[in-house]
Amino acid sequence: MNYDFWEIEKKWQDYWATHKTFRASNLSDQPKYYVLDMFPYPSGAGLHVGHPLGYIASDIVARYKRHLGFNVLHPQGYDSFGLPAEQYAIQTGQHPSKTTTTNINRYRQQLDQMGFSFDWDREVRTSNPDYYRWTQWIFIKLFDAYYDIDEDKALPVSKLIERFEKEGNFSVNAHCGKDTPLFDSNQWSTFDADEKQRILLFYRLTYLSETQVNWCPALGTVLANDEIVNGVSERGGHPVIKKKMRQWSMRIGAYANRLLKGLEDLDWSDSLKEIQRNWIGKSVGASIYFKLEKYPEKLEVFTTRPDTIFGVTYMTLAPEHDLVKLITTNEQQKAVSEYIEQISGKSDRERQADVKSITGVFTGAYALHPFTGNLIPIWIGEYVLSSYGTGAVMAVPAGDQRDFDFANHFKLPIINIFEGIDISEGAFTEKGNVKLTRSEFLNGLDVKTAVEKVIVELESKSCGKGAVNFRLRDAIFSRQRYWGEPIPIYFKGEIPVPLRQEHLPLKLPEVEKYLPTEDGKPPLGNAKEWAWDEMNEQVVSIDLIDNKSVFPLELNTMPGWAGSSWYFNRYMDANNENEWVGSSALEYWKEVDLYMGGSEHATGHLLYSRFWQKFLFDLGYTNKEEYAKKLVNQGMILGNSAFVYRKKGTQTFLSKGLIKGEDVEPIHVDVSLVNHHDELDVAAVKKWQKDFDQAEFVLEKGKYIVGREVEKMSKSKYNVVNPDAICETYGADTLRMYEMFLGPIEQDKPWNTAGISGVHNFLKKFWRLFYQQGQWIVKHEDPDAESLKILHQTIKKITDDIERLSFNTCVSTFMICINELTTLKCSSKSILEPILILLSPFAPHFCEELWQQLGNTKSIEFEPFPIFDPTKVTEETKEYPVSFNGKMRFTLKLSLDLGVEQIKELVMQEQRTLDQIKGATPKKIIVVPGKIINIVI
RNA sequence: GCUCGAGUGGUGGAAUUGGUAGACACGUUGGACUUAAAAUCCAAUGGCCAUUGCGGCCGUGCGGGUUCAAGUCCCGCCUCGAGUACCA
Repeated sequence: MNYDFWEIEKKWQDYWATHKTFRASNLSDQPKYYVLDMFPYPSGAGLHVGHPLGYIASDIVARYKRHLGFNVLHPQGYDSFGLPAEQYAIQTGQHPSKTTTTNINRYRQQLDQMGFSFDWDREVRTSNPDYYRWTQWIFIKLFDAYYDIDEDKALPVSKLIERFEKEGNFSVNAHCGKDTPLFDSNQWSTFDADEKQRILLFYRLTYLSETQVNWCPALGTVLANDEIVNGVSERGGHPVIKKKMRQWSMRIGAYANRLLKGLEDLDWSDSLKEIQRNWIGKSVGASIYFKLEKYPEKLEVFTTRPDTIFGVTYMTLAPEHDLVKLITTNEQQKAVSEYIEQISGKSDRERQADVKSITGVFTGAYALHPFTGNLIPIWIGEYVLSSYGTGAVMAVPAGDQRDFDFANHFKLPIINIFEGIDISEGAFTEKGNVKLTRSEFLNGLDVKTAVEKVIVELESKSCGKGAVNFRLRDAIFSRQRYWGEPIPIYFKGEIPVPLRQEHLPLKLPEVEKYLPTEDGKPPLGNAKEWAWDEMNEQVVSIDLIDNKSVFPLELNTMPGWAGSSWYFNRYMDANNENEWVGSSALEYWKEVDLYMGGSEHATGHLLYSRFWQKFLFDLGYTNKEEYAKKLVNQGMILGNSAFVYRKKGTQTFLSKGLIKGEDVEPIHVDVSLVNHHDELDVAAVKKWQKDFDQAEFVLEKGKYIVGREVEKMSKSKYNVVNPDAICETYGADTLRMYEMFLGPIEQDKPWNTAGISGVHNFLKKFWRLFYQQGQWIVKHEDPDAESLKILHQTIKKITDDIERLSFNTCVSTFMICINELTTLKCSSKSILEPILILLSPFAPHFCEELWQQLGNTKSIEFEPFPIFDPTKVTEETKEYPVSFNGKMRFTLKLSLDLGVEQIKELVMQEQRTLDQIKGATPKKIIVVPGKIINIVI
């Protein structure tokens, strides 16, 4: 019986499925281990070889931990709400749920064929009402909460109301909208119910407000900041413009500080933590309130350099700043409105494209300097962003390059406040080793001292205070889409009212069309049954809306990240119908021990999910403030695209070696039409696409050689390699081991099938240790010392390498082990069995089969992992040269398995030791096997 | 621009705390078995010199430094990749 992987893999996949081998119990005395993959969005294209990379790695860890006696939770599911299914629905009229189900089935089939040890009884789908019911429940919890700055946590809104009734909101220190009115307890009691609700909306963690949003006309929806890359939409690459809309937002900004601090204790990669830190973008400085010359309003700015206050020569407002309208003088009215007109016509991309050109206009108004009382002209400038800080800056040309450029461009004055520094060529932006001048009470101080002093002064004059500012913006939560979670809210006039928990899930209604309505409402505006009957507590027809007992439901849906922000908790108790997660399940599983996934989610999913977890923690629904202790980012597997070269304007294609000096354009061809010597199958190309029908291929040395380039795997680049084909040719175990062998798990790497035969040969070679010339040859004989040594070296290396997730070196270790055992013709059962256990996380089907062939009846999965015995790898006593600080002194006969202390002892006993060494204690003894002992003194 | 990471044979990569650089695999070359092929096995494979022998010298992007010892640590460059981008 040869290594028939096809038969074997099918057999064991069936076995695992029918025996539910990988079902995890919530009631167990064993220690728990939770290994999680980022669940996939089931796209129509299916999985390519890049997707399983992380799944294979996490599966190895899951299986390894089972061998160690852990009760392992290793679940999988689908992030099944999303844009592609919806766009397919728009084109074909097919309900997105149908497309989604089809795709999920295909994904499941592909996942199964790779032999993953998932507990499928815990599968979740974010588009399943049993699941999104709890997503909606969390939304309502957020709606019912506010962030109390004094307690530094979220609290129920009922607590806030109590305080308003007692003391109004003067002393309430909470995150809220910037236009929140102030009132005392008496005023609060005079407000009617609607007014109270309007005020509470300023405080809620999920709130409705009129905000500048990123509107993508092509997708017909709003996008969050992390969904925009280089000024265009992440999906589809469509342009994005700014627009004011009334939208649901999530007050993630309230958690900025905790999200930042929480990173410190996480075992995540430094680069990923750095990305999150940058995204949160904490700046420490001061808020300064400038009085206006002619109005009672104050102009608030944020600055990281309050010490440069005496260098302020003008102010700049963002074109969208609220004060612009008020303060612009009649003379400047025309110029200002023309300027704003011109700016608002630009898309984000255009704005980004020309950051170098300096634009701006004078408002005609003046502010007063808080210390000198001098008049400071107020300008509008495009370089000031409305979305950062207060949307206004105090301009210090001497200390900021942009202010400097702006001042020069518009001939505004520049005051040099740095002693002995030449600023004729540019601003001085360094913070160290400089003293201030022309700065009254700050003269002669360095930056740090001046900052402290000026803040004290500002506070004493109540025209400023020390302040911290974050780049992180509140997250827009509304999407004008069909295929997402409905927001469980109905409207009494302007006032949003949440559904109660017992009315959830609020199921997605049926619609005829998935496009926005003709009057520009989101797709849910097409639904006929989409109104809430308050009396009968049910969804009813929109025709019944009377705004007395039947009210319209919210038409927006939730964004893609809603469902993925808490799914890791749901896996702990996936089938619970009464709670989001049962408390005993939470108590047992606690948090994710290892989370595996791509770093592309650094500023999206991985930030939002931490935010929700912290919120749920605040309200006591979970006792873990961070849900993923350790996170590993698997690298991306890139495609190795193939190109043919067409002579411009012809149907002639030149082989790669012939293109020099020719005017050619490279065209992608399907990588499956090229062999691994880069030779193109010309006949196949002609059949592949009509365009190549009449093409003429110019060969070199009788062959057409393609060009190669490493790119992201994508359908449109014809460089996608499908795992199904690999499984068919080499088997899943080979694929698993090969993907691990390609390189370090965290590294990006191009897919290249060339080396796969090495791994496949390894499995065949291992098989031959058991089976040769038509018979099984494993014997129950005592192992020889040499084989035992190899076994124990292997155990040591594999254990260490799995622990540090170095799977590529594991594969090498197995290869060395089997090569050596083959040389020794080792066929001892007591050697081969432990090796099978070591290997089984990598090649599970293969190992199960041989395990069974050795006469075992139970699955190999829960066999205890072999234990390393150092006595089995003992070196013989040999003659070793001994050197001190690199200089050879004498030779010594000893065994290297002696401890360092014992070697020390022997060395010190030596008579030949030189005077300088006598009595000295060696700092370090370096033993290089077979070569030398070096003693550092 | 700023922040972070990386640079090792023809290729992917190994070297865990500063201690035999290039493990393992691919590829290439030669050989065995075979009528032949496939499959399998063996040998060589960083560069230069010597190759009748031992061997010798150089070598981890570049230039310095610390150390008995540097791919690894320090300083200064170069190149590539990622994140971010008028962040006040």
